[in-house]
Amino acid sequence: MHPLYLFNTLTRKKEEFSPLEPGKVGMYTCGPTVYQYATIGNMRSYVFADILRRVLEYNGYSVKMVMNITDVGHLVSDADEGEDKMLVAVGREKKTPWEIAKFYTDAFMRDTARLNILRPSVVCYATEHIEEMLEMVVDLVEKGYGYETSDGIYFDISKFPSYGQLSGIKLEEQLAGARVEQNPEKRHPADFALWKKAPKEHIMQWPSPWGMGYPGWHIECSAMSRKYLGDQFDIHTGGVDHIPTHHENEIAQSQCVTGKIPARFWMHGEFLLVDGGKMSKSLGNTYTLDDLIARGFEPLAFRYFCFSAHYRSHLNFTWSALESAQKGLRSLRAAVQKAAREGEKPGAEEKVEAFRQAFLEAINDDLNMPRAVSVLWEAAKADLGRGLADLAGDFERVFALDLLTGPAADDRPLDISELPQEVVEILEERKLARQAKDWAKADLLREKLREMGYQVKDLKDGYEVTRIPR
RNA sequence: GGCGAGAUAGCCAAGCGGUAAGGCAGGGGUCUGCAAAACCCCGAUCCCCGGUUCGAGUCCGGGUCUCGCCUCCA
Repeated sequence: MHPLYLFNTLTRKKEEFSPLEPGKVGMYTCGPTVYQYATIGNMRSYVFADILRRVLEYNGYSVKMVMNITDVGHLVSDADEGEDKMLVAVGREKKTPWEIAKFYTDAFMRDTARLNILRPSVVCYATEHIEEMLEMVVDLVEKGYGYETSDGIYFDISKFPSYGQLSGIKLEEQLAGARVEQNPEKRHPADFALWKKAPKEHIMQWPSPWGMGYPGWHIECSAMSRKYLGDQFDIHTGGVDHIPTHHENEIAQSQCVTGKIPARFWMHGEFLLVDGGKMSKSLGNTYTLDDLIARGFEPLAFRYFCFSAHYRSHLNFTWSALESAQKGLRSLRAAVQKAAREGEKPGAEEKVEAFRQAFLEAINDDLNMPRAVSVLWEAAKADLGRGLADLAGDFERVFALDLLTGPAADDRPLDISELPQEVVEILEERKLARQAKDWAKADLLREKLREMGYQVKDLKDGYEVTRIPR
């Protein structure tokens, strides 16, 4: 057996994982804010969370995975100059915030499904948990951690001395280059809103002890993780950008209510870069899964691409890198699917077991997917016969790349009946040309077929045709 | 200004003290009328300078460069 090691942001080192309750794992994943299409950068993050969940399950744990959908919040911008994304969406699409949220939630679910990301055990919506959030806010205020200003209820950071434990940031040092504080009523610049009072025109608002309003941006995760996973659970995941503010605030709120840091392990996925630089919604250099599909790539090629770097490393997205992933995935499938048609290979069992161990060691070493993938590649070249297909089937519980069923490099030859009449005619014409040794004409016709999307392979007598991938 | 990550073959990248995984691209070969596909073979001493060690991409110190976060963002 290989124990499972996971990197914990809280302690900054790899720790051997063991759950609070034997055999069971509770994990919470910070989900999307649904006001526009998710980017492939977002998707990398959810692929990471999915891998974590699958590796836990591969290790025999029963996993309860909870993910939030932020369908409220930040409707009115905090910064005077910042634009209000949800309002922009409302204006742009002539829909209500609820319709916008529904639309992009559906889009998100579709994208994750296309990436073979398993649906979390619980998907919870912020708007359906306003009560739970208010309970926490009230509790915090009663305990003296919150205070009221003219525009909302704020968390008093000075009452929580351990603030910053996750990111290692000292508040005093943060102030120098930080954004100019806009709200003079706050006692400390880093104090954050628990609840905001809503102006009349604000679309989404709910009653509270302080009048109509809406929740702050961090309270939903504290409230919902507590509701579904309890005061303390095993793992909390998110993107690295969540470390300094969102997760610090979440810990502060939760710990002040329950006395416990909500999760024991905090895990964060690094950013996806584009052409060596930052991808961000505000820079506009983002791609969606649909953009990749429009260029002819499979969604799963992106999933495979995500495996090329460790989750705590930057991964640089370029079209040629994706191209390389697409090709690699297809030929890996070709090897696996070919093996599935073969018989048992005497003596392969031992090797198969060794590869299985190497795989387990890789994934249990803080989810080292690049290494896990290379294990399968080595297995693919080890002459295992059917054993390779069995092995791949086992690894698929984590990879989920449709290795046994997805389109492969050596796609099966097409039958005449599957081809358009025009193509058949050209094929026959070319066959005659070849018999007549009219190579120039044969080559010309082959090129013509290629342009139509078909690859001809000449056999001793006759030919086979395959569809050119993409 | 503060915090952090990283620099490994053309590209994407593993490696965590014992003489550099894997993929893509490229080159050579078998096969083919030529191709395609498949299969076989081929490539780096690891940003620079010191140090520790029998031995260092791998640890320590100092540089140089790149990137991220500190502001909604995975």
